[in-house]
Amino acid sequence: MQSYPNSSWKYTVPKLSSFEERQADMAARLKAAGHKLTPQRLAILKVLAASEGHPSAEQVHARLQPEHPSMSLATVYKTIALLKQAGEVLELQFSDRDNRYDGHRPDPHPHLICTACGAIVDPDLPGLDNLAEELSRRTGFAVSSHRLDFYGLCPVCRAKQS
Amino acid sequence: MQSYPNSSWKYTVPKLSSFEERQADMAARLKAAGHKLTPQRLAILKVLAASEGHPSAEQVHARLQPEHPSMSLATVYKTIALLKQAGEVLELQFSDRDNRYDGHRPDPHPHLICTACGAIVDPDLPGLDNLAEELSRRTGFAVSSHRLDFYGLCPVCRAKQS
DNA sequence: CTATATGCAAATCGTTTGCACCTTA
DNA sequence: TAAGGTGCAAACGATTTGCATATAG
Repeated sequence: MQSYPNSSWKYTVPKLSSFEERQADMAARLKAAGHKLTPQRLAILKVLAASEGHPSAEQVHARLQPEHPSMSLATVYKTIALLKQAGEVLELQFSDRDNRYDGHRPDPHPHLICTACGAIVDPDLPGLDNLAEELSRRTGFAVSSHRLDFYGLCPVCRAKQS
Repeated sequence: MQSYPNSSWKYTVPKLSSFEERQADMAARLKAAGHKLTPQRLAILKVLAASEGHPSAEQVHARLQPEHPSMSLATVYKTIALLKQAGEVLELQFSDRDNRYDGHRPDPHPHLICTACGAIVDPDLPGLDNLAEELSRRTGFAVSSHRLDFYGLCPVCRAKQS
């Protein structure tokens, strides 16, 4: 459960594994794929497992500065690349700003994106996978994933505007 | 109407204005916004009005080489920027490849994207705007647009794989 | 004529890569 | 100790920008 300041809006995320469980899962997956578990990687996994605010690579890096002052941004990108290969992180690509990452829910799911402040949240909106199946049947495409973003002003930025 | 080679798949796009009408609309919009209608711009509008294959800026440029050998890629980007401002072109952003543009249907609508060859088509899939409205009501976001992409292998690339 | 557009080349910026030095297992 | 990881700096590539010249209205 999570809520916006200055707003009565609340939304729930489906009951999923805890952050700790997610981090452990991701670590196990990397190890299984033959990768080493360094302190840097574990720290990056921890941030991505929480994915609070759907951070960019730079935000992950910034968040770890206190604990790991010498960690380089390249290491963050390299770790994210491994996780992408393993299907353990969802990447939201943008061409006009940093990509954003969700390691807590790596399966495709809808996002609400504030066009003013860049906030990204997970709304509760079930029943989309059916759409993908239907499309596969109708079009001959072998649909394997999807992306659904809604763009608009979040309650906070809405208030600021008026 | 349009179809893939080596495939019985067909899809239809909603009945819309013809390419010529779209081009004229876009030109009128630019003029109304105080911009000049140069031969380069008109040529770019023509390609975007058709939007066959949802071209990238580079593809638009390449397609116009024969007629306008001296046209620069920067001019294509600048014209697209004007059209984006005017809401006359839909931009599909990607961070790992060129952005793609649709000037024929500038309103948000679903896309089917082949992860192998990059083909982009418009499937017929009505009833999504309701979703956006519902989300607005539920979340407090002022949802103004959306993006829905389905990723998979198109029939042609599917055949090549097996 | 004058504001605006074009074309070129340089700048931007997120991301990736090469490589010498470290670390995990 | 060997395979793989880290950090740095340079390279990349799509897009944007500055500016001198050209052109639409």
